[in-house]
Amino acid sequence: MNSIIEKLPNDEKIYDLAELFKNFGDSTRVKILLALSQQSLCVNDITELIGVTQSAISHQLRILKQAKLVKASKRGKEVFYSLDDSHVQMILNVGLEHVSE
Amino acid sequence: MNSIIEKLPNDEKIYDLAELFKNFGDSTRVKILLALSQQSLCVNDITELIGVTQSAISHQLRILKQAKLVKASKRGKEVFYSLDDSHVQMILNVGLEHVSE
DNA sequence: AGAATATATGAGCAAATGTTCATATATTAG
DNA sequence: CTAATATATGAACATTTGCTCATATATTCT
Repeated sequence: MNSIIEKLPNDEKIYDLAELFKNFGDSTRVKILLALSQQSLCVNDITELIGVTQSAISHQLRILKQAKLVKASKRGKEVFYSLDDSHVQMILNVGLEHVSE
Repeated sequence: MNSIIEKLPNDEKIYDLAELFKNFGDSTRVKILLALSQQSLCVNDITELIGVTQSAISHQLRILKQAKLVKASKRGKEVFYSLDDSHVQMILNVGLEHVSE
């Protein structure tokens, strides 16, 4: 029993881990990430692709950006978003494997 | 743009994917899963390990069981839980890699 | 059978979440 | 400078979530 505790990551890391997965725990955000895993897109493209308000997309993009899962770069009036980390793709893939059964 | 839509998983799969990750998006559940990734444990063990009510643990275990992430087996009055799927471990590992930076 | 132990479940509640609406802030075009 | 376009942000709201408390349901022991 105590040996289990010793092998567990510390509380902060566990909290971070949960926070990380929380980002993948919403359809809208997953859809955004899956789309960006194909190519970078501006907010408007994403909005049309997903079918909720542009406002909703911006809110979700902010969350994903704060989590360092996506990054933004401005070109003129448009802001292009892309995945910020190779782990994102890996996490999506492992998850997709699981649900494809 | 349309080529992106074609390559996206269908809505049901995306929904399932988000539902899957939702299970990993809570500290209590992640802690349970990390503990079970070391060895199977009965409810009481898990309760002591984690430090919330036994009731809370049971509630979370039910969620994890419904999601087929853990399975239960009864021995006497105790119920032992263990991971139900090798993907669980993989998902935890990829996540841990990400937060360990 | 009755007490003790282990687990599950339902109700109630506070906190967190995701969305829309309205509006603010760039940036470019005329 | 003004209008138009693209994105961001804040407030408000309904829904979902995770917890505790109280209690129900096994199972074992005497």
